[in-house]
Amino acid sequence: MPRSTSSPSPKGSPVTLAMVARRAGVSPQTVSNAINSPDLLRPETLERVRAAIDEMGYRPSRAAQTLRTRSSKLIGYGIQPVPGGDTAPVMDRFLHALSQAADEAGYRMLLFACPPGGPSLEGYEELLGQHDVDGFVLSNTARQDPRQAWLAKRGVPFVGFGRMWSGRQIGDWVDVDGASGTDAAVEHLVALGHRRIAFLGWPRGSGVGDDRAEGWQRAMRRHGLPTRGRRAESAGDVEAARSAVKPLLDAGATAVVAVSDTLALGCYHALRERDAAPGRDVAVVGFDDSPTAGILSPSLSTVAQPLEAVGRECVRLLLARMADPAASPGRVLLEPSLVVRDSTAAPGSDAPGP
Amino acid sequence: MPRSTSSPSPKGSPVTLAMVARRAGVSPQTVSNAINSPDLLRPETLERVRAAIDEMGYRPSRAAQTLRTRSSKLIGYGIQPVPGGDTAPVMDRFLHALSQAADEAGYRMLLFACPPGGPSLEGYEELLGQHDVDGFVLSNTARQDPRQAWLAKRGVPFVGFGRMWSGRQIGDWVDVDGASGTDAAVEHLVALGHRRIAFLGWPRGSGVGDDRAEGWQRAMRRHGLPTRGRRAESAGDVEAARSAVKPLLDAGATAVVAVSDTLALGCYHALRERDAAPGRDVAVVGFDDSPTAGILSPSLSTVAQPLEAVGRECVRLLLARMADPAASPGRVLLEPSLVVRDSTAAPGSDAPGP
DNA sequence: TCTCAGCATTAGATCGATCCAAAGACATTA
DNA sequence: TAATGTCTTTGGATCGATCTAATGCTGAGA
Repeated sequence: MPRSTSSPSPKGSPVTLAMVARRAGVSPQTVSNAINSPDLLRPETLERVRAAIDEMGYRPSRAAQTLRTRSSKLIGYGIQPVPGGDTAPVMDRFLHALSQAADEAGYRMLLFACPPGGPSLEGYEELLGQHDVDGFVLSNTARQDPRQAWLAKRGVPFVGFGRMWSGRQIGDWVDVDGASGTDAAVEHLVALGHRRIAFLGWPRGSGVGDDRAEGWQRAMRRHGLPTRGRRAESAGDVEAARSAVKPLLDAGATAVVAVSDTLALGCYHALRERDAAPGRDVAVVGFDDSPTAGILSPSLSTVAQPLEAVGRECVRLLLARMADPAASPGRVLLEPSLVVRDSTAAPGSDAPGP
Repeated sequence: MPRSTSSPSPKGSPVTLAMVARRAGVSPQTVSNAINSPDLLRPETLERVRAAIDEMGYRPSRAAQTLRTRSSKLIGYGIQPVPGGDTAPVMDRFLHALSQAADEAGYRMLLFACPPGGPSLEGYEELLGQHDVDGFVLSNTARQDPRQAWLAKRGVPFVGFGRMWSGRQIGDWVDVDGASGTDAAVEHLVALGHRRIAFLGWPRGSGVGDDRAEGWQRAMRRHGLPTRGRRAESAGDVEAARSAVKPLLDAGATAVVAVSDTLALGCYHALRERDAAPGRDVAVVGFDDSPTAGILSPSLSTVAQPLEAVGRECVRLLLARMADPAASPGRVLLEPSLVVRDSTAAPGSDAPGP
């Protein structure tokens, strides 16, 4: 007879380990062993217990396990209030990836709402004390982020999505190599024949922004292309980007690499203002592959972060850290990928044209 | 002396109720009462216990409480894999709102990853059995959604974000009055002088889409405006929308109300194709207030869902249901709000112009 | 003086699983 | 035969809180 997967009683699942034990004619401890150390049981006993387990639809109570083992199999995640449209338009994808990776490892994500304003410690202490959370995933890590040091000090496992940008590195992290992304963007543009490639970035001082600028710069240098006068800075909103990019266009840039899709969109506006079209007259590359990028017209080439992989790696590093608190720090830098769309369709002005 | 908020021992918080009791010179039960039924204690005892509690930084262990009270104070939420950019570009806002509302009520959100493809039951049973989740919030409810009936059958409290669109209503829900949103959009356009107002919707059969279409239709009728030949249908992607809207424009529509921002963007493309500009030549209204809407040029007028309020109401209804499983169903329909931007800036063609 | 409310507090069992140590079964060896 | 060892299985305590029921205490009324 195939193993029955009969559903548990309609009214919740008050099936306890003891009940399974009675049914299988063994002691509770044996049932526990059947689940946690099957190799301790004689094969026939194991089979009998397993049969009882799924005939009764037994599921161990996490609360009881947590109480006894002091491990909740929960991973805390502080969800930030949605910022002004700029950073993290893709956090739900990341969250899904995290959840999935955690589920597959037998863990679950426990959410709590972070207060607005920069990253703070609020909430973390409570989750630790009340829920015995096994670890945390941090996102939107920032300069002067107090969380890593605070968690490290009390020996709580955590992984940051984002490396430390100031001071020494603390703890484990997973990050996306922004420099590599903009570097690839420049490569792509150079291959299309562009030489006057500008960079539209955030004001210096943000780790992420500086990293992405760096990639542009090194690729330019590698190709012997000048960067002077080809870089502008702008705050995170479209309007600021639009005016910030003008000098670059005036200086004859044939391509713009932007530090974010939002800023790339600012380029779109600036171009349209002077009756030029992205992709046809000036190539534009964004960063993040936000939902907007794919539906713009012309669609925006952009650097996509491998969020699913980031989620998986976060969970992997976190589990490793829990297994061995003294292990050397795990740091994973993932490669983003360039998504080529219409905004970089046309060849650069120096390219041989028909 | 002000109540001390000294931090707990740096190494986690192994402070138990019994330790607090010893320190305060009372029995464990009295400490428990101090927290859960303070009115049972003599004021001076209460004060003494409270002092001990926060001197020691005591936090009750959720695991132990869950085990004893069979209530985990957890709310389950199945997070869907990010769909093709169309539905739910705003789910992270909703999640934050949920988390915040839950936190304030002493609950937390427990995430699990839903498998791709329509809503299924996978995951719900496991959370129930293992974690004793107190209830669920469902989102992306769909026609033929099996979850409501399944949960209702086993007496599990839940709230849907989205009413039932087929069959009879089951359980509690919170929803946004889509019809009211499109109705308001039409009102706004009529006030600007528009009379040939078209609707670009999804294929009939989706509850949400039909609801939004209904609002347009009733507002048109109220103003004695014809709707024949002013309605087109399109799948959820921009390309499909672009071609679907053409006949409407050919028929002389001066304004288009779209069922989503994505479809509205399709209008943008179609207009640009014929050298017309949204807002100047043809007014366009979207739905959802996605991040894209605000950064387009011209910025897109759109109907915004009150996601924070939806989150709050979801939690409120859920708590009410837990408190009284037999209470009559709670159903809350919230009003969306029209966000007027540049795409509806110019007066309609029939308006008296300068 | 004794009983009997009424109040504040306490004792002990309990939720469901896992830890530890010890007991039983069985074959092997002195 | 008794002692030794291996391999399974079991008993009882335990995690930290809350439940029920019972206790000690006080003062009012008989």
